[in-house]
Amino acid sequence: MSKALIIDDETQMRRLLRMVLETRGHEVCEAADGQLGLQEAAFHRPDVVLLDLGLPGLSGIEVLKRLREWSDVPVLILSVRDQEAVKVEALEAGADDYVTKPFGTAELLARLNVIQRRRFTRQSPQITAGALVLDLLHHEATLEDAPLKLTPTEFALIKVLAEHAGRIVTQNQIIRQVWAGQSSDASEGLRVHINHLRKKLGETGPKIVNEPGIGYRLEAE
Amino acid sequence: MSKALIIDDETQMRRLLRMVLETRGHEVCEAADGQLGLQEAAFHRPDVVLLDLGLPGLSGIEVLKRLREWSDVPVLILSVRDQEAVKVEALEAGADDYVTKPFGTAELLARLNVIQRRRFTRQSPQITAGALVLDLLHHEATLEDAPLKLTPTEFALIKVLAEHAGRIVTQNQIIRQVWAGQSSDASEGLRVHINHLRKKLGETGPKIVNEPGIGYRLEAE
DNA sequence: CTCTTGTTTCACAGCTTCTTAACGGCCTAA
DNA sequence: TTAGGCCGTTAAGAAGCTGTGAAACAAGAG
Repeated sequence: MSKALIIDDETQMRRLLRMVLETRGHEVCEAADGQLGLQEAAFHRPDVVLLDLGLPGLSGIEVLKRLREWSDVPVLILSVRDQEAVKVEALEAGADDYVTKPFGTAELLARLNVIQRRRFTRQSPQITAGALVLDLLHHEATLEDAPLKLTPTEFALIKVLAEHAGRIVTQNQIIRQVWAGQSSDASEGLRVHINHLRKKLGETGPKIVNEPGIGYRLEAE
Repeated sequence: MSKALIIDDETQMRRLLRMVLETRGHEVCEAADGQLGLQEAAFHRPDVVLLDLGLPGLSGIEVLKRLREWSDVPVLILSVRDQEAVKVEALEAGADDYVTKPFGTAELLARLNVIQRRRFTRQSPQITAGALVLDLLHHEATLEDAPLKLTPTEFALIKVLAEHAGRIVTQNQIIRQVWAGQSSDASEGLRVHINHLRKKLGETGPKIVNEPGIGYRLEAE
């Protein structure tokens, strides 16, 4: 469940927002001024922040800037009226979007969807096979969220298998992709690397099953 | 007004993109292949580039690489589905983000916003990794609040590592960011600078760990 | 010019990873 | 049963990569 943080000094507005957000399935926490808001953000690590610009004490802009020093959490600005200058300032300071009070709940939800999805989809390319996740950009593998250390060859190998998870991959296909451009006869070494991989994947990971005479298949649940 | 450059061989796609971008207030120029795209980029100096990966002639990757030799303009990749490997290659070559065809205009605009704003506002003035603090504004580093003297190359290097603290950074990624635009083979010198950094970070600082055959990872507690 | 500072190159030891080879088990077909 | 193919496993040498020190090289300041 995702957490939302509301930073607004009006009790009524906080109540309204809380209602809307809880209906949407968010866990909600509130703060009545900027200082408290930053503390809450640091403590609760929300997945989205709704920030009123017209705060007593620390201004909304100031809160946003300080927040952005250490966090990339999506921030939706709530501004009172069409104050173009302030809105621009907020967007430049790293806000993700804004709504102008008064607003409809439909609009609010729509914008929340957009900014949250944006963050969500900005992940690096990944391949998933059961409990195993391959991060292709960072060359990292995790098994049940625990880092798994793979050598370059092993990574390339499991990548080919995971790309076609559930289907047979021919030995030739594997060799072509893992040992691309190399002339050595790798069909011998393939067995060894498969063996290493199976050991590292252990019981919890997806199973590499052999299809005699043809190739291998990665079996995820 | 910001200028956008579209590099795509499909007329229809160019037309769609132009419409979207002009609605957003961009000045738009187009190119139907990579060679033309590079010329347009050099001539018009766009503020954002939309680059199709599947180009005739010069591949999209190739275009990106050549572009990155002299320009830091934000590049959004347009790729068709199921080209994970190519996407990774593109991101490693310096692309800022990608969208997979077919895509919604909302998503496209969202990503454009992100990558364009990131150039200006994304960088926080400080990066911290354990006891190490990098002040990007003043180009100063402190270790346990004590000033740490770093050469420019060392600073750039630790910055790249610290920005992705805890994650692997490929040797290519490092070299591209630290020795941007230089042709010399820096893969030799990288080892030396890593060595220097490790000495300066000593026992108290974050550890730079090597992932053999892949790259390095900064380990903060 | 000389000195200083920073960068790159080189060589080599030590370590990790890859390849190769060997062997035994399982299955199938004769 | 026996022979032959294919696979899993292990071990050891080969190949490649990394850490380190020193020296050459480049650039700027005094």
